[in-house]
Amino acid sequence: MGERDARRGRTIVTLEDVARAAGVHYSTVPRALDPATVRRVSVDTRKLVQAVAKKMGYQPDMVASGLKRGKTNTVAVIAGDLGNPNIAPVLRGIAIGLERAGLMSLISETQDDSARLDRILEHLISRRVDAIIMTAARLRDAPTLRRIRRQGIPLVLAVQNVPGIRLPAATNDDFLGGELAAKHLLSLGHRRLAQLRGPVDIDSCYLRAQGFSKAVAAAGAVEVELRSTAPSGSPEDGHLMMGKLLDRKGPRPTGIFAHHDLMAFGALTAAEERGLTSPRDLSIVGYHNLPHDDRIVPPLTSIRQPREELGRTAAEILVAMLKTPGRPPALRRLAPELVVRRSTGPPPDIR
Amino acid sequence: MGERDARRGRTIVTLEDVARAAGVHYSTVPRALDPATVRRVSVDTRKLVQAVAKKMGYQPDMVASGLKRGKTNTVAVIAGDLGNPNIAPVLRGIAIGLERAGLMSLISETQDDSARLDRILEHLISRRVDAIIMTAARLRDAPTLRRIRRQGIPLVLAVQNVPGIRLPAATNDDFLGGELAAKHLLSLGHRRLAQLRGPVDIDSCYLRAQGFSKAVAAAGAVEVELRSTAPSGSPEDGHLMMGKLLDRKGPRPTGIFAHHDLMAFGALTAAEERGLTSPRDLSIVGYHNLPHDDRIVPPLTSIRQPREELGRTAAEILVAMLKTPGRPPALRRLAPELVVRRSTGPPPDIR
DNA sequence: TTTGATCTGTCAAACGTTTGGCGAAGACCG
DNA sequence: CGGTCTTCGCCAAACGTTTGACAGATCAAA
Repeated sequence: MGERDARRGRTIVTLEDVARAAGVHYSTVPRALDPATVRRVSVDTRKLVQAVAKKMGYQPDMVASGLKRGKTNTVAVIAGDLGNPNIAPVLRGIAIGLERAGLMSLISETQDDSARLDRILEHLISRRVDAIIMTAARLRDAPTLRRIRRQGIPLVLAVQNVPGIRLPAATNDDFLGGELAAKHLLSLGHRRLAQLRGPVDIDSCYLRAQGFSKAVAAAGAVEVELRSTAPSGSPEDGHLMMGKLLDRKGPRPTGIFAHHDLMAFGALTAAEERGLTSPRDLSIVGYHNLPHDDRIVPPLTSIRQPREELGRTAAEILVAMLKTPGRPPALRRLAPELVVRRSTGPPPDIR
Repeated sequence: MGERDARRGRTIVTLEDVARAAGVHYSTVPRALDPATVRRVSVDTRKLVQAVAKKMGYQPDMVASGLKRGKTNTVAVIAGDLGNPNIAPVLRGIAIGLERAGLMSLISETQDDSARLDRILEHLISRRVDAIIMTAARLRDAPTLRRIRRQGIPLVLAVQNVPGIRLPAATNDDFLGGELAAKHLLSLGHRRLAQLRGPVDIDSCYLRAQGFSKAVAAAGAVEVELRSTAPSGSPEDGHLMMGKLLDRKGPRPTGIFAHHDLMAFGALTAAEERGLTSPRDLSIVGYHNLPHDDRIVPPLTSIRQPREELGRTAAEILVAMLKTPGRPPALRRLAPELVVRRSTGPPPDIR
């Protein structure tokens, strides 16, 4: 039982092995095993074949099947940086959503490197993945995304949308997120607000900024604008930007919205260095609700995205596309939530 | 140029398309493109074919190639939990190491669920991956690992070794790590030490404990033993265990070694709750050097593993196995390093 | 008993690539 | 100029699966 594959010394059981052992023609085997075509074969044969296949440990060769059927039941999931703690739950959600449809996710990491992204895509396409889910796409990736779509490969964005190019996407509602941050600070009584913006080539940050500014303006409060040069969203950025904000002349803002928790961490450090403590002297709201938010001092008020659900939603959109192609691209925005901790409070009294 | 694949509406260029366009036989094309066989074809033809292939955007179909050659140039990388911040650099190291050998890594996540692991493996084998790298294997996975090996699929462990089953592995030298922790505390003057052990079904934790205990005994110091019930390595575990340790009668230990930074975090909280502060009243050493170690109060002394190098090493072992099969399994232990921060210092004076 | 319908199982042709072997053509040598 | 050797393109047979077409058998109805 089982042929010895000379090339790699691996034990492989083929259709023919099973057929021979069961005493049927080899084309009967797949029909007996696939529930969709099982009606073509009599109950007796089916049971026999199934038993023999199981006993011999037959596993259909997806490579051969993929060649014949032109699909591999595999979906490529592309992540920018697996070290980002936000990404794991999203990947998990995607995996769960895909598994329900009998698809498997094949994860790869671009390390936020466009050249690597291109290499990976080439590899994946040549491996004939059925579709691609791209998490954390940057604006600059738009040409690449367009190219994929032109090749006719179903593509869904997760977490980050890329505007201008009409692609199906599952994202967090960042505009709402910005509003939530602003309204929370405003409701505490803050009247001078500012934001530490994230990378400009990320659509989410643009939307957060919009949502925040709009809510501030609607309340008739003041937003202190901060010119910044290409932030990357790191703690160092937050430190630098907060420093600039505090060192400028004029009354300082008391309510800060950082587009990323990591920036908020850096910002807190910058404030401490100037003898200011949170939440007494200033309140700060982060974004992403990182697992460590409640372990720092003070625990950080932040905004939580439904991460696993985002992944699941992206998978669902994709599965629907595969089932009925040619529908208009779905864009689903899931609502984030404010998580209040200790880094926000009423503003200091103005003397 | 390019056939329209009816099944999926995808533009696919085959060997035959290229051959037709270049006016050569279709079997000449792969020879002209593969550097290994390029000598079989004249310079002119080669250049022509290469130019045409490039212009038409020909990408060899790895599925067909895989079927014919019996290998897919793909290595499955299995991770337990992608949310674990330790794992990302390891995966990156693996990817880099594999890429050098022209292999691609296909990452999947078991979510620390044995049933899921089995399902994933079945899928991967049926997809004919060339080899498997398993990170974070548990002792309980031994039967599964044996089964894979029996099937003749090259298998390398990374990060976690599974003793008893002789498999190639790249791990951190945990015994040395335990020693480092002990020697650091001893050199500060601590004479009563204790450890908060990690999960018992992880070999690393066993080795850490051994290394620590041996160094403590060698120095003639006292190790306070702590019975604990199946810890998982979480902050809650650390909190609980530290609580037990501090609430017991008799002189309390002043130097603590937690097998995981997360446990150390919990342990610090437990100490604070009892009015003890670190490093004044007690010193604590963690393990893993998490990115947040220097953001907590006090910044945590910890032990750093060469994570990316671990991944690269695992990939190198695997590549060597694929090149020359049938060699005895390599086991490489990389040395960890002590990172001293603020959570360790001299013990309080004994009154 | 004949006719047609239905059910089972077999056959064979793909899917796109790889690769050993064959033979034609040209190069080189005596 | 004949013989030998090399070079280079072509041929065809796989790899393991899927699947439309078909043939033989069984059965019911007339």
